[in-house]
Amino acid sequence: MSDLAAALDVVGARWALLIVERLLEGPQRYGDLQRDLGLGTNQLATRLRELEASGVLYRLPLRHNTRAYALTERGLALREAIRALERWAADEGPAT
Amino acid sequence: MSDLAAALDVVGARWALLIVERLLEGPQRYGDLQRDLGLGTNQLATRLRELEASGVLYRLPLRHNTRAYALTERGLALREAIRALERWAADEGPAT
DNA sequence: CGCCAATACTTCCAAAATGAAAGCGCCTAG
DNA sequence: CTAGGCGCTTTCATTTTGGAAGTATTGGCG
Repeated sequence: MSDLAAALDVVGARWALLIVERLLEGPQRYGDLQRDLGLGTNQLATRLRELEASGVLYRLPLRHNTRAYALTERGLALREAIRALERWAADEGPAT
Repeated sequence: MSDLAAALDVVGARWALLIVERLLEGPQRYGDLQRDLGLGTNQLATRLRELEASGVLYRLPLRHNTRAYALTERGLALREAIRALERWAADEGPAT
């Protein structure tokens, strides 16, 4: 399996990179992620479980019965890839 | 919609980036892509249609009833993002 | 303590995407 | 004019995605 295929196995699922992008701005709570991203709560739960299992993020307990989700080092390392995709998408409007 | 979401709209579908990665090595024919990537022929056809429609690749007629698929400039510009993802996936084995 | 609201999920079901297999049309070599 | 390679399309089962509603835990408040 190529490196690219391995990467997509972890963050290739729908919403996965968008969740990571949001967490690049700092830890977020479940409800905030759901409202900001606009995905179904079941899918958010599934993605968070998968991303936690693959070491991209971790649960950070807060007071009350709330917790936040934060990126691990491995998750933070996705910043470059995300920026590259953003730059690619932004490189279209002006010249075309 | 964020830039990242826009990028994923185009290359976020399953197999899309893997097809582009393969084409970074040069134009490929339908059958070669299918055998090398190991995806179903219907999905390859669908992805190629979508990627052509979004200006990532184009059909290059060859003799016989064969054609090749090649990246446009926009498709070639994905190289950086793909490399970033590959680097991310490769940055795990040694230290962890 | 009993009730209420907030938060974090889980469950259920329909719709859409994915995957494997088989079929179709075109072309060209024999 | 038949046979085989090539580029798809079609069909159908399985998986994934999406939306809505339900459950569980916690803490605040009277």
